[in-house]
Amino acid sequence: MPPLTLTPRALYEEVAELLRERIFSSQLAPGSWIDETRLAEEYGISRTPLREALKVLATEGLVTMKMRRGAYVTEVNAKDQSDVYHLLSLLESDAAGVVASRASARELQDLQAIHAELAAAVGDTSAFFAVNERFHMRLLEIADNRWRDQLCADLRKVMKLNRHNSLLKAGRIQESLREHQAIMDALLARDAALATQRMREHFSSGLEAAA
Amino acid sequence: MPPLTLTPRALYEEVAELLRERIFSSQLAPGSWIDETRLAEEYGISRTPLREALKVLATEGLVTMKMRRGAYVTEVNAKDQSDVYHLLSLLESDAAGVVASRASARELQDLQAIHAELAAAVGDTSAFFAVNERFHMRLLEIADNRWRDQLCADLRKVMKLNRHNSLLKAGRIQESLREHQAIMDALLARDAALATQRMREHFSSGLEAAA
DNA sequence: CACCGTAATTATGAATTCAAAACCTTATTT
DNA sequence: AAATAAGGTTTTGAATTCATAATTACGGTG
Repeated sequence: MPPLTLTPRALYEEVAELLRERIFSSQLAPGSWIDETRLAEEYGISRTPLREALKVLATEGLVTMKMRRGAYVTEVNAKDQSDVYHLLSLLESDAAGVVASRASARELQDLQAIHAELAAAVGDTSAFFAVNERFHMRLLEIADNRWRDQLCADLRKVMKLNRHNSLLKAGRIQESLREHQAIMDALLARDAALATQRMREHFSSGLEAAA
Repeated sequence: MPPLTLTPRALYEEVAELLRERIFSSQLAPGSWIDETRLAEEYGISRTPLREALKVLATEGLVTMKMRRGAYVTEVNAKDQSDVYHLLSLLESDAAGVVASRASARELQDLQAIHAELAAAVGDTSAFFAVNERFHMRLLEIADNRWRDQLCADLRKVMKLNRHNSLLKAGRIQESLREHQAIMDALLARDAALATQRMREHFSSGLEAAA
């Protein structure tokens, strides 16, 4: 029997993911200094792969490298937050339009299935959050532009830097579901402009809720 | 003469920039393997900062890391090309709308000055290219969303992977200038929707020219 | 001659080592 | 007492070293 470490990812990727989780959970708070030595020791690795991971996160915008003084968790102010949100809105709204025009019937069914799950999860906030995320991800996937997927993924990561500015407010679940329904309707009607418009409104009301 | 490098940037950043240039100039061709040892030796540095630079480029999408087999220059096919172009168009068109609504008079003057330079450079293809790039960059800058700036910069880098799919075709200089004029008019008229629309058309005709 | 298995070589990934910059503490001077 | 200079410590950035995976070269075997 071979060892079952089939190294699915490179170590530096693995570490980058661990760091992201720490950042999102505020275990590494915005503005705080990242102690390479301590973390490397904690993870039982050397500084080399850890530093590589930090450079990746820096490129993603999650950490900021200061010359000769190490890595700091990026602080995003209110403007950053809304700037990033604006871009997410722009990219995902466009994706919705693309899906409305070009998705296969099978793919729309898929989305509808996720939407049904979403409706069923209205009672369970954390489940609703998760399914909501899946819906947006699947929509992007169907829009079939891997570069946009990457951009949106990175932007969502940055959004997560502020715990309290989640993309979906707890109090908006009913409203959010209605908006999703409106988006689904536009998609099924193959109305690209309307789908784009409604996705934009969906984001827009999310922002108002956060303000 | 002593090396007057007062380390304005980190070494890995410097190296990343050198590698980008090599990739854009096809000295490192798409699909080709990147020989770490050879390059490190050539640059007179160790593999450590070079590998950090490679990870950054991988995050930008310029190179692809294959597990246990090193870094390869990313190959972008026709779909990738048009996908990236679509996103650039989306982001920059939106930026044009933002500039139309929110730029100061001073900033619009600035753009107009660059536009005048552009008109003056019609005879000199490479100058036209350079000024054109400056116009787009300045527009993004004025739109004042650093996250979009970063996204667009990265996307433009990917566009550059295919030498022969430049954002601006040599044969389109006159047409491109007219389109820029139309954009400037919309900006000066403070008509956001029109500016967005015209920037989108500008990109759209660029794509047709590339096809 | 083709094919397979094994040894040698090479390249990657990661740990370790090293130099120099930044920092912190302390002591000295005004 | 405050400011500052000196010295020691910590930490970063980068080179070097090391282990192991992958590739190549080679040689035996059918």
